[in-house]
Amino acid sequence: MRARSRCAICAATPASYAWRAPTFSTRSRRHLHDDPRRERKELFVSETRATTMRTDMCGALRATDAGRTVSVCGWVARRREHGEHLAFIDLRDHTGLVQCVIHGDHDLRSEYVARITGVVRPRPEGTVNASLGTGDIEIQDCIVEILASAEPPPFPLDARADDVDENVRLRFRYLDLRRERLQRNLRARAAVNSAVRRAMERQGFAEVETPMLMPSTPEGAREFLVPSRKEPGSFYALPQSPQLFKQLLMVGGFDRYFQIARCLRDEDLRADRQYEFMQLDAEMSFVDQDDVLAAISEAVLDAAEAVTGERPDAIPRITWHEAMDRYGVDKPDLRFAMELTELTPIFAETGFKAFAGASSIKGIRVPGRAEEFGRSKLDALTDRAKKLGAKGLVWMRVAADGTLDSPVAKFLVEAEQQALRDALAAEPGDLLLVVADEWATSCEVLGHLRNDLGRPPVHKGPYKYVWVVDFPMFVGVSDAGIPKPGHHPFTRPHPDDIDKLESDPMNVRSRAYDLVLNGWELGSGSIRIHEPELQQRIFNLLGIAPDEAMKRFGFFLTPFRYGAPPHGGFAFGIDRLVAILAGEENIREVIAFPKTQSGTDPMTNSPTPVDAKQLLDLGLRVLPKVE
RNA sequence: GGUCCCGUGGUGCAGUUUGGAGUGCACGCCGCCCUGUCAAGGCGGAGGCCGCGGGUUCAAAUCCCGUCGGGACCGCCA
Repeated sequence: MRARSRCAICAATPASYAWRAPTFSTRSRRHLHDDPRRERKELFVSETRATTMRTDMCGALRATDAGRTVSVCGWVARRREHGEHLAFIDLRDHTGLVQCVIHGDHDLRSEYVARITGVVRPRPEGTVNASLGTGDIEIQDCIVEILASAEPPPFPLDARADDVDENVRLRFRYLDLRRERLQRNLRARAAVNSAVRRAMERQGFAEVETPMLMPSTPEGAREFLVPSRKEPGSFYALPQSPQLFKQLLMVGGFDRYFQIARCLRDEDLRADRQYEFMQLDAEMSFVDQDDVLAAISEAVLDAAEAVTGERPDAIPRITWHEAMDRYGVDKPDLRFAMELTELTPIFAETGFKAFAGASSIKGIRVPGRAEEFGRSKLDALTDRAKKLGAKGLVWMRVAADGTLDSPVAKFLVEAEQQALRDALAAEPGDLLLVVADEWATSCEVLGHLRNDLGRPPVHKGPYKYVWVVDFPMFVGVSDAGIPKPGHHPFTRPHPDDIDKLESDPMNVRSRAYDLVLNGWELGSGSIRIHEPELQQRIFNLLGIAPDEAMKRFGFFLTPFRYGAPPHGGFAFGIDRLVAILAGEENIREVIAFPKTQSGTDPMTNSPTPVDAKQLLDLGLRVLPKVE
C-alpha cells in the first residue's frame, strides 16, 4: 500500500496514473488523464483489490504479471468463439477488460458473471492489442466458474449506448452504470467529493450536517413539502440549501463550517438542473470577500486537479458590471472572444434614427461568418434579438472591398462606417451585429447572441474559471416599486455603497459573488449582514416591516440579537463542476440515478400514487384533476 | 405555462416531403460451422399495435386533429 493518495477514478497512484492507458477500448469518447501514446512498460501500479474470490482486477494485469496464476471476477463483455475448441472471453470489471483464452465448451454469454482462474501469459506474437491496457497479455489455461447467468442486455454496454434513447438508459440505469463512461464519471465525482472534503478540512473547516426537515420559507425557489403526521395540516420543507442553518452555525461559534449538502428545489428541470443536487456549502466567520474566495478557490482547484491531473491557474476576477459590459451576461464564457464593443460615441451625431439618442450602442464582430448568414438566417437573428427585448438588430456583412453590406448602410455617413469598422476591427467576411438601446438591454441581447453564435459546448476547450464580484444589491423593482434583492435579503451591501442605500438603491453594489466555469454558473455566495440594525434597514427597503420580518424569518433573526460574528460564505454545485470536468454537457451523466426532465424516474416509476391509508394518516385528501 | 425537435422488431437508423402489402440496412438475439480472435468470421432463423386515440381516404408508418413519453430552450431557479 502506498501512502500517497490514489486517483479515485482508476485507483492508480499519482506516479502511475498519468501514464495509464485506456483499458476498455480506444473507442470510448473521453479520456481524462489517459494517454495511450505514453510508454506502457511502467504503466500501472495498482492496489489489487484482492478478495477471497479474486487475486487481481481485470484491467490491472500487465506484462509484468506474466507467469502468475490469477483469479479475476467480472462480466462477460464480449466473446469470440472459434468452435468448441477455442473461445476468447473479454472479462470486464470497473478497471477494464482482460482477454481470457477458453478451451472446451462453456456457455458464457453477454453479461454472465464469471470467475476465471488461469495463468497470465504474454500474447503470442502478432496478437497484441495496442488499444487495450491489458493488450500485451491474456489469461490462459482458464478454469471457468459461472457465478450468475444473465439475460441479454437491452442495449450494448459500451460506447454505442451513448446513442441509445435516454429513457431506455434510465430504465435500466443499473446496466448503464456498468459502462466505462458512467464508471468514470461517477468516480470523477467521488474524486471531486474527496478532494473538496480534504481541501476544506486542511483549511480548518468543520463538517456539520444540517436538517433535511425544516420550516417552509417560501422566498426564492419552490420548495418540496413533507406533511407532518403528528400535526396534520402542518408541513416541513426540504432545504433549498442549508443557507439559514449555516449562518446560525456562525452565531454558534463554528467559525468555519462546510458540508457536501443535498439541496432540493421544485423548479423545472434542465440539462444543468435536477430536483436534488449537491453543493459544497461553506461559511466562515471574521472574514471578508477575499478570504471566502481564497478558501473556495482552494477546494475547486484541488477538485479540478484530482480529476484532470492539472491544477488550473489562480481564478481571475471580474466585476459584474464589466462582465455585463464586455460579455453581456453575468456568467461570461471566457473561452472565446467576440466581446461586446462600445460604439455609442461614434454615433453621437448620427442621422440614423435607430441610433440617434440611444443611450447605449454596442456591437459584436462575428469573424468570417458573413457568408454563412443569408437573409433568412439574419431575419431569424433579428427575431431572436427582438424576443430578447431589443427594438431591433442592425446587421452588416463586411464585403471583400471593406464596404458594409447592410440595409442601413445608406443611413450612415462614411466617417461613421469607418469608425465602426475600426472599433470592431472588422475584416472582409465578418458579420457585424449592433444593438442600440438602454445599456442593460444592449448588453443582454448581444450577450445572448454572442453565446448563440460563438459558444463551444461547455466541456470543450480550456477550463476558464472566473469570479464575478460586485453584483448589484437589487435587480429591478416589483410592481409596487419596491427593489427586489439580487441575491438574498441577508446579503451585505458593498462597504463603499452603504450610504447610497436609501438615496440610490439601484446603484448599490453588494458583497455577492459568483463562480463561473465555461459560461456555467457553478455557485454563488456573499458576505452576510450580521447586525440586526443593518438587516432591518434592508428589510425596510424591501418593504418588510419589523413585525413582518419576525413572522417570516423570526427563528433566523432572533439569534442575531445574541451576538453574530461578521461572516460570509459560498456554495457551488458539485454536479455541474463534475459534469464539466468529466466532459459532459448534462449533469444527468454524472448522477447515478437521475430524473428525467419531467421529474420522473423511469427505473422506479417515481413519483407514484400512495395508499388512501397513508394519506389518511397525514390528514391529506387529493383533489380531483381539474380539466 | 410557452416554443422547438424526436417516437418504426431488443438497440441504432432509412422509409414520412409526393399515401399504395411492415419494404429495407446495421448491431444484438437463437441455431449450426469454425483452434488466434479482439466491436472475430461464415450460413440459417426468430422477432413489429410504425408511442396511443380519433379523423380524412378505396387505401395511412406517411396527411390532419388530439394525447402520452423523451430531449433542448424560454418562463421559473431569492
